[in-house]
Amino acid sequence: MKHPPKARGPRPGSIARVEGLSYGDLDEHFGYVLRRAQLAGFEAFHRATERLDITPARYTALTIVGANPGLTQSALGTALGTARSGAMMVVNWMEKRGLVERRNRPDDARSWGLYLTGRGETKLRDLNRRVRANDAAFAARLKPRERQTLRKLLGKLCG
Amino acid sequence: MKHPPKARGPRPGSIARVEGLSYGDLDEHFGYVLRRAQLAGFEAFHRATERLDITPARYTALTIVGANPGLTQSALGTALGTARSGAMMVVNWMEKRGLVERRNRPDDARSWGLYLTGRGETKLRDLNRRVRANDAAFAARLKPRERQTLRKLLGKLCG
DNA sequence: TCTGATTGTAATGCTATATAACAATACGCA
DNA sequence: TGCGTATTGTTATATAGCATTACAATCAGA
Repeated sequence: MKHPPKARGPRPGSIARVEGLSYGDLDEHFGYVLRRAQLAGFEAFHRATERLDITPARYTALTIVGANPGLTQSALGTALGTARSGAMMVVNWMEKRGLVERRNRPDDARSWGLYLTGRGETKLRDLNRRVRANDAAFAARLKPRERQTLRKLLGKLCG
Repeated sequence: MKHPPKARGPRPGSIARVEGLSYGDLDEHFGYVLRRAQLAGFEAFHRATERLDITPARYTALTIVGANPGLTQSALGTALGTARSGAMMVVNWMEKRGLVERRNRPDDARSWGLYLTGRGETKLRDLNRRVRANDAAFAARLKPRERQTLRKLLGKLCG
């Protein structure tokens, strides 16, 4: 599958608006509004995990391995939407810190089975706590009911 | 201001979910859900502008210049959230295609004033049409009322 | 058994960005 | 007025996060 263009991370920008500048009808476009919100989300995540050397992708990887013990690196790659080489780098990172271990698979000698270590589970729980707390702060502008609605609509949007 | 980490484009992944895989409680986190939605938005934008050599950032730049005639490159940079050098490259790109022109400013010889050319305005109108049409397709899963709600909540989220 | 596909890995390349340095110009203050 | 400092556009360089390619080992199917 051909991937969409680039547009990597916090590229199109920080979120802060420039006062006294007109943004045309950018706010009418879903893509733009979603992008802004997502960047705010990245910054929130960054604040929540400061100095922990974690990234959204790493956090996602940790979660998915935790939820699917014995997962293959390739499978992790497709779950993350990256090539196998990318998955390998994340796994290397996690293994180096003792969060994940690669075990041989009895049925297929080509691939590893990925498992969270005890340390990895602890780490994941800690991260979850932080992210959850930060989500609350991040979405503080919304009433509980609105947050629920927002999550529901976003879920519906990308099927 | 220190920028958050990297996390360029389609990092945490394409959108397609892997069947039979558990995603833990990723869906509870705003950051993740927003990211997924935003990636879907990127893909939609990509489809809407296929073969036009446009990117979200370029489209945003074009819009902002159009909405703020005489804008400075630095101002455009901060509006886009990039460094001046980044703004320059976008402007170079736009100028090369005759969409934007740099005019001298009477009050400040250091900076240019950016203006859409006639061609630029036409281009922008065309892009707007495409993006708007595609937004409709993109958000087709939502009822009109829901789209409106979503846009409102997202706007509220990043204030 | 032979052919083709899949897996992890390593080496390399690419792209969009930041960063740093520079010259020209503007601004503030004595 | 003059001088130090800040800002602007520009260029060159660095960097991060990927993809791409190539490879050997292994598996699966005819």
